[in-house]
Amino acid sequence: MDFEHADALNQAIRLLSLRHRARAASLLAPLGLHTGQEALLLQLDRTGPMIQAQLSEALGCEPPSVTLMTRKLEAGGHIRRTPAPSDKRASIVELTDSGKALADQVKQLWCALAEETVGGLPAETVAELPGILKTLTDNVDTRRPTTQAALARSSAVRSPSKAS
Amino acid sequence: MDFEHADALNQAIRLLSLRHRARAASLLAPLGLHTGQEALLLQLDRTGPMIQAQLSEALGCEPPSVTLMTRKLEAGGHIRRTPAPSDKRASIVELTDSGKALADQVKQLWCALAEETVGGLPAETVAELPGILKTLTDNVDTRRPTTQAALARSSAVRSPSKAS
DNA sequence: ACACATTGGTTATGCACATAACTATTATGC
DNA sequence: GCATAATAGTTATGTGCATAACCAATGTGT
Repeated sequence: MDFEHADALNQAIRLLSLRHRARAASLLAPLGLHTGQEALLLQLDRTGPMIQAQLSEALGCEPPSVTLMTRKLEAGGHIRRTPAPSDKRASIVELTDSGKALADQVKQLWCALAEETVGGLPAETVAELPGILKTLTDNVDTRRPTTQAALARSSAVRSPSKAS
Repeated sequence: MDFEHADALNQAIRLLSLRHRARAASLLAPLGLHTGQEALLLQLDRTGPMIQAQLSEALGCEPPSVTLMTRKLEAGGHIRRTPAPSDKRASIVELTDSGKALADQVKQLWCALAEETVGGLPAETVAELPGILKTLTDNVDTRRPTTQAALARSSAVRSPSKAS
């Protein structure tokens, strides 16, 4: 791939990151949330109580980041951290009632943001977009085991003619 | 759009941002660069000397960010800042020889990263990816005038005009 | 039983990003 | 001319993210 195309792609990803994050920030600010915190709330809403190590894995960020984010959300009264009875090292993180209510509000915003984001794109493209983005993510993911495994068990990607 | 799809999309964008940035960081680290700095070097390489306000616009980040990044790159000897003769407020930023050499190395990495990123995707998808990502970006861009332009060229992949 | 690696979590520190408040210069009103 | 707005840049501060170093609890070998 020549530099022109490579640059166009890398720059497009970089700018999308910046702008999508900025837009999310402006939507979340009225709720008193910063970007990243919404992901934690939504994760707990999806799966119920988790320990921080699981959150770190699910959110795709490192344990120290989870420590700080949970601390702030706890200070805001949106989550609760209780020591795990079976493992004294771990602390169980769960949503408070306030956190659940907040998560519901975030869900609303999230739908609006998604619609705004894909505005003007054909439905067909919108449908395959999450799968494409996931492929890109797995391709550059240094946290997960290998890229091949991800492709193999990914139901959203429909191009199995790849086995280099 | 229901929450399931919205969440899949927003989360995909969030994770792509994190992983692509992390991968870029691991590639740039050997050069002594942090992510974001490479964008500044490439921009100067593309367009020649610029003042910081222009860099801020081109990079899509705010003036204070440019101040800090230029300061660090200047400390590293990769760029030079000279006061503009015509406007005593502005300072002209340009690549040093060291910076030019570094930009060339970044270009190599950038090609490798782009290829790695789109691995396993059909060429057709790869071709229209930059255009799609740009549309997404424009849709959520709060810096630029409006999102009307994005709607107009909904299916357009190539964007010859810089839309400045 | 006990040394040792592994795991869960925190603290310290650094970077890119943001906004808000500020200075210094330039442009524009009258 | 001179007051005022607009612009270029910096400083202060706060956030999410990262890595490195560290502590405490749990597992595992022999």
